[in-house]
Amino acid sequence: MNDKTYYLTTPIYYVNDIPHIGHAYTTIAGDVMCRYKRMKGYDAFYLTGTDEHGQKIQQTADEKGITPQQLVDEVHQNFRELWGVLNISNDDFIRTTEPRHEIVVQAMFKELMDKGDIYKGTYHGLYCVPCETYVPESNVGEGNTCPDCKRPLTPMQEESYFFKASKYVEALIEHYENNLKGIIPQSRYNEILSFLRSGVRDQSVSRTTLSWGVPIPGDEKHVVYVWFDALINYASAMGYINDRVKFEKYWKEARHLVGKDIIRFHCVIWPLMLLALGITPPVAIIAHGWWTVDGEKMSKSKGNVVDPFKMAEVYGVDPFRYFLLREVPFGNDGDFSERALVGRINSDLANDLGNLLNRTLQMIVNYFEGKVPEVKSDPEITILAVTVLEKIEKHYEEFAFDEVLKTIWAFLGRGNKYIDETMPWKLAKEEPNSEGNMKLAEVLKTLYEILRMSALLISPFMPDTANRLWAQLGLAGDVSKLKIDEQKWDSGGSVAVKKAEVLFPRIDIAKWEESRNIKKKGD
RNA sequence: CGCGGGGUGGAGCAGUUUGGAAGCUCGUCGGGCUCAUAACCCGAAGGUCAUAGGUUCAAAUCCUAUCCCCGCAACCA
Repeated sequence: MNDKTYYLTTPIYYVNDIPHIGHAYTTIAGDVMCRYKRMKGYDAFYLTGTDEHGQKIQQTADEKGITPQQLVDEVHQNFRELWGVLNISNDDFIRTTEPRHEIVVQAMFKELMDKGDIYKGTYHGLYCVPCETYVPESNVGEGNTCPDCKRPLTPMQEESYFFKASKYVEALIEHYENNLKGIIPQSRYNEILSFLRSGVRDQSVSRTTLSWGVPIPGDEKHVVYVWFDALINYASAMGYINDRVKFEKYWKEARHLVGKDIIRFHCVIWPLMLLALGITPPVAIIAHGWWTVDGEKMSKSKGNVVDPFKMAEVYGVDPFRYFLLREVPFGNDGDFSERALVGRINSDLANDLGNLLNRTLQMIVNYFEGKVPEVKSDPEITILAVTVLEKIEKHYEEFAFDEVLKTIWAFLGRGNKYIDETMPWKLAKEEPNSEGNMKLAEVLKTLYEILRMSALLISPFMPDTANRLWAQLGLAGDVSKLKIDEQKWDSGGSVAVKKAEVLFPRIDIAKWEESRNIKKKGD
């Protein structure tokens, strides 16, 4: 049995939107982490899904003249398809409209009502009638107007259920004080703690203005507020009600990956709900940054929303996955541009990695008739390999994906430099069985091992590329199924390789620019 | 006085906590090499570290003031 468990979630995505680069980013990041954990011997469970209730869904369905259920049944497929295309290894996909989810929402709601932690009250607020939404105080425009449509706001009140968030704030502060890595990165931790110390209001958790939601047990004119509903997916998907064994197994290792915009829900509201229910809050909430596109904020009106389907199609799934995690430190905002993506493909993937494979295999073919020499590698590089593995593990713990990749690429860089230092083509001209000739075998074995280890290390980021690399190294099987720690350095018997096939073709920048200009004119 | 991030060679960034020879990646230029996808390796040029003042033997780093950019302010990865 495996006692090393790991549980990671993405946010569940609101289906009333087409998938864009942001959704892809979060989901790829989580996928990489879980793939790595599995290769480190963990039983890692990766969850994603869709958030399907709420007013916007109801509106959109009304506009289209279909039921909300018909709408979400259709549009949630966009996300399922994307995760297929992007090679996401999620273990489950939860939808908030599924019965297995709704029963947990209702059970939790009822439990909190019975405890008195949810009570009935009145919600007061400024309402914009045309926009059909309450406007938060801090957002009200001049002269009590709506910040969006600029029309006057109407004071309104309605019956609502409230969650006694305030009651558990002290307990949550204490929880975070005892869990300094409970929110990553540190800056977000500080932000949330200062927010908590300033106090949290009781939260309105029901609505009577719409019907598309989970009905409140015993008071069915109310439906559960969409956030309260959505957050519960992390527990409902793990069988909180109907599979306690599974829930107990994974929940103690729960971690949530989120965008910086939704940290309050995940770092404050959700843990408060859990504390009220007597459940331990997640081990960590990890917040990442936002993407801009060519330096501008991504928005539908600007028409610069990046379509991940298209990026994967044009540039390949693996380069796209690589780029997103390499380009920007996790937690920071980053800028997406196709130019930068092309730059990474050429310099990192084609030159550093692809070309190292080419040079190495060609020399093994030339000097050893394609048979990988069965000797020990250069001790200096062997030692380096150990430190590389250690560094990578540390970076993963901090979700520093860019550092993981930098570490792997520094290792590849060492390989390229090693060739120039040792000059195998000169060694090859020396007498058979001379010292230089012996060294040649060691050099090529060393390069081969660098590539073999790199295949393992890049597999979480580029599963398909890792397999192609592996196959070219004359090895069989799916790299992602292997355990990093079982693949010993210098292990392996006689292996035969052939002349390399190009792993990543270089993109000719001049031609690339030309084709873009043509495309622009055509638009 | 709402909160926060940031302004460092052509581009993108690190370094600022704990002052002490200005660093990385890409690009440019020169050289080397020839195993390789004109790739790889070495070297060079290029910065008054936003501005002004201050503290100090010494400031990108500390203090004060100013200018500029970008977010957030409980819908949104």
